[in-house]
Amino acid sequence: MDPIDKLIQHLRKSVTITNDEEIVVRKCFKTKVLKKKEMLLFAGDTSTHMQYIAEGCLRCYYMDEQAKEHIIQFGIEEWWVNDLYSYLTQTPAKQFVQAVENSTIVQIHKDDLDELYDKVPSIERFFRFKFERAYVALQDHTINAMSKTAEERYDEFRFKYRDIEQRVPQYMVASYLGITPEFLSSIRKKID
Amino acid sequence: MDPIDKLIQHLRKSVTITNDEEIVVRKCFKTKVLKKKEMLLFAGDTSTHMQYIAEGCLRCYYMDEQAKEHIIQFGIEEWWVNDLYSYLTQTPAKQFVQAVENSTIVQIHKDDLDELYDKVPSIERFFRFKFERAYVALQDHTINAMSKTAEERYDEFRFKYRDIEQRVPQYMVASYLGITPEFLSSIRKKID
DNA sequence: CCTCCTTCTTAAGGTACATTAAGATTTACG
DNA sequence: CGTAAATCTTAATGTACCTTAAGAAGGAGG
Repeated sequence: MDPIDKLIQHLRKSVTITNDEEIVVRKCFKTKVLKKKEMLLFAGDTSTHMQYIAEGCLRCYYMDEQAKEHIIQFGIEEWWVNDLYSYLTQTPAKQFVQAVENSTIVQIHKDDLDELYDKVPSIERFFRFKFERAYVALQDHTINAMSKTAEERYDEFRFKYRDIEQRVPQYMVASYLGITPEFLSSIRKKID
Repeated sequence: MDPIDKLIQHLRKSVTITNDEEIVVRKCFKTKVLKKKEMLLFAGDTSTHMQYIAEGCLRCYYMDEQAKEHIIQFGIEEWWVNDLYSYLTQTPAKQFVQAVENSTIVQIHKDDLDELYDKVPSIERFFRFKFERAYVALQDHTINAMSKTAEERYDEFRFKYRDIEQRVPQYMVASYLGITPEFLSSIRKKID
């Protein structure tokens, strides 16, 4: 299925878009193909686009002072990925965004989106919803990280993101859970 | 200064509001006075209002299975406090919201705000900004919690929220930092 | 089919933080 | 002003998770 058709369908699940508006919206978005391991955003650069995953799997991560990667978010089909922080504040990104599999995304430039907010009010509403839900998901993640043990978090991850677990290497799961691969390995051993 | 005047001034820092719109907006907000320790929201209830702090200090926290409190956010004058999660999803709150000092807040009911989004587009924009920034602040907090030691987080807290540190007891700071009061005490000893 | 590179596991030793318990200090209020 | 409640500190012991290092297993390209 055409990536942009997919996007339009996705938007219409949350808000109403007339056929005239659809034409305006379509013009603003561009398709982009990414190879496995290709970078979509480097830390230090400023994020200029919002992007919707039509196909594939990406990850957002940042590196701490000891050059260790910490994964903040995975994204698969129908998710939006970005360093929202950088995009929203227009400051240099702290995160990298990288394709974990060959992927196809649909992008809109911030300038175009800001104009589109004025032209198509449903789009402003859609992104208000989007940021609300991003907040909710992040808060869930934060509370979990603060109050649960690594084992509990792993159980929950497997329950909630069964489909993602199948598609990414274990050391990335460990990184997302905030533990070392060694410790994840020992948790898995304990569970059997 | 009148709490609602203060709110209008606050809104005008981010968006443009005509005098006609101001009248509509004013009608939707109500002032509420809280005594120290008074609860604004209980976990289990669903959050029905957005609230702006005109005066005072509040905290949002949740309780884990062992009935321990974890503070997620403080709020002082000109901040908005809420269990956004509950408000946005209209599900029972996981957080409590409580006054740390005698406080005055300005509230709007969700039904009124949803109507106001249609009547005054600047308000929809204001809250899009609000949720964007809420996301950004939460992500900052999350990255800090994941990648820094308690001592580093404490230093940063003192630097960033000097005014809050003066106004809340130390065990609440510990709770916000995700450590025990005993451990915070030992950090403070080390610093002198 | 072999080799290299990526990923996963095991185990020993270490550290940041929690827990418990007690006492010291400050604050609130009758 | 005095007493109780709230808050802060000290110190001993305990544990979840990290670090390092090595080797095993799996996968992909030549």
